[in-house]
Amino acid sequence: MSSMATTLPLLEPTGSSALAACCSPVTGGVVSDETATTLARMFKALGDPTRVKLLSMIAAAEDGEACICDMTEPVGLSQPTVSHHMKLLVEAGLATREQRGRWAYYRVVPEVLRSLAGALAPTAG
Amino acid sequence: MSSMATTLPLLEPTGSSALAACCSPVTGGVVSDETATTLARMFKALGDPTRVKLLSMIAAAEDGEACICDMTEPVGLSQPTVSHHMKLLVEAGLATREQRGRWAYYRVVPEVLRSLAGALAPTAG
DNA sequence: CTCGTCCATCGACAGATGTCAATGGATCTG
DNA sequence: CAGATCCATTGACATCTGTCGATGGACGAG
Repeated sequence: MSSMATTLPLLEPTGSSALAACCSPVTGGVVSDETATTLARMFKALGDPTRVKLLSMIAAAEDGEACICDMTEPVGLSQPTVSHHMKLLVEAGLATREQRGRWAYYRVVPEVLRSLAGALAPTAG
Repeated sequence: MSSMATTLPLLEPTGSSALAACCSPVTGGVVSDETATTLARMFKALGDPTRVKLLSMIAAAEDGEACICDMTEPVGLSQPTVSHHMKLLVEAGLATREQRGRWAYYRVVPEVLRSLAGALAPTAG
């Protein structure tokens, strides 16, 4: 119970699952196994260049959304592969999927990105 | 060249390599291939529960440092495995290693963590 | 109804990853 | 010097991961 960690407090899932901790940066002890697993799952989703690029493309898109057909060509990969990457991002909670007509529109989830950022740096500034 | 991305600007390696971009959050277009690769490499290092825990343990330690022998028991893995994980964290630039006598002391690199956080959220709050 | 478009799933496969036991190099202690 | 401790590297192995081509479902246009 020293007092204060130098950095990287990492968020604490105050409630139960997921990252409901956008505001309770624990500031102290070692992260729990459950939290480590949750964080790792999300970071792993970001651990591929293609997915980083996909996410940034969506965020930079006109209305903050994009369909698969808009992304295959820019990343230079097959449609199934892009679908696969997007599925991982959605499962990790970093993006959402909405089917509209023939198209599937994907969006980023800013709150989750912020929580993740908060887990890396106390106030990030 | 719309104007401004809704979120997730992701940092831009202003200079050449690594993340020298703690202050130029691009705010605009899609991240470059190089940047995506750089970011992904670091996120990938965080994409394992054990490494997240190791990092948080080091950050929470007395003097902000820890040796392998302090970490093997808490994470419940063999010494070679912990060494392996720490090597990955160091290679990713998230931690540093310093040999003192028989012990190897590891520390986190706050600036890198902050840059990474900044890549996820503009001002993180 | 029929055709074309958008997309997810399946099956396959090479390569990366996490883990361990065994080994050996450094470095303190006696 | 001899023994013990801390740690990295090696070799091995099962599993996960990224990628593709092929397939089929859902939807819109004619």
